Amino acid sequence: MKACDRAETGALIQVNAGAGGRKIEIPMPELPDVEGFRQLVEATCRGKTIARAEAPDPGILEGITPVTIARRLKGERIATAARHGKHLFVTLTRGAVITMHFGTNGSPRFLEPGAADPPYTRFALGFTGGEHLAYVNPRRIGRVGLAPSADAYIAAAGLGPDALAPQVGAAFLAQAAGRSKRAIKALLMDQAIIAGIGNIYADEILFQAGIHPETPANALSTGEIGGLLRTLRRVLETAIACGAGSEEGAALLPKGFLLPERHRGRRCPRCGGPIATTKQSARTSYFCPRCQKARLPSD
DNA sequence: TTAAGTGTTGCTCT
DNA sequence: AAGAGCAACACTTA
Repeated sequence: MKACDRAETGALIQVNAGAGGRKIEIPMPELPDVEGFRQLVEATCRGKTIARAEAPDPGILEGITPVTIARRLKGERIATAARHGKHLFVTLTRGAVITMHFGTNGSPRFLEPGAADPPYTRFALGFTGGEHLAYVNPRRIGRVGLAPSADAYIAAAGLGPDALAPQVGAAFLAQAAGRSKRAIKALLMDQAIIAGIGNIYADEILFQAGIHPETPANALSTGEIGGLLRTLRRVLETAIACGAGSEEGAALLPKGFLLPERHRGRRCPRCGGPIATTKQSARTSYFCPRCQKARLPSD
């Protein structure tokens, strides 16, 4: 059975596209989605020369003014697109990088010459051939900036290693978990420890690993840590392979994923029991109380 | 109609 | 001082 032969709706929200009322679907940008964005930008923008850069909403710019970023980018050529956690880096041939974070519902769109920028375009690059790269972000939570290099930005932001980096192994995870009594879900979502996992994929990983989201990190056994790490990699890689973050929006996830059932009143794809929710500071966790048993702190 | 809900980051508070 | 809680944001649903 192929990994993606089940058509299911991925991590999506719907918003009305301006006064026209046309509904558009936007992926929630965690690691797999941003990897999809990276592939899109790499495939469409590589080698193109920037004719102009516009920031109709200066509020999304991180430490730079619209005039300055326009001046710095004009005449630059796109080299590659790189990703670290939920951040996208558009690297330029002279070495600097455009940094992008998509907040809760941003995404990049590539447009052919003559096409209008989509609604909620907060930043746009126009290329010499007339094409555009639009940074679309309805809720305006997200940032675009300019940095000397991706590594410099990552260090300054204090981000941990990318969740799929070789460095994030069982020993790494065991060390991070062993010295913290925080809920394992909070640990997985801490970008300073591991970069790339958000509320939705944290729920998916813990569901597939059979671990309750509120389990204290230091209560996990070595075996559970190993299983959690393997599940983490498999879930993220499967989501990437299934097209998370593609322009079509929906990732076509395999059967058995919690993500499409991540709504009130849905049922567990494994045991058929009701999905439960808990809340910690306005973040909702969806889980199956039968497949993910609660546990008391052990210290 | 009003209030709550959606997720991420960064700030405040303890 | 680690960890919890909330504001910002635009829009939908109850």
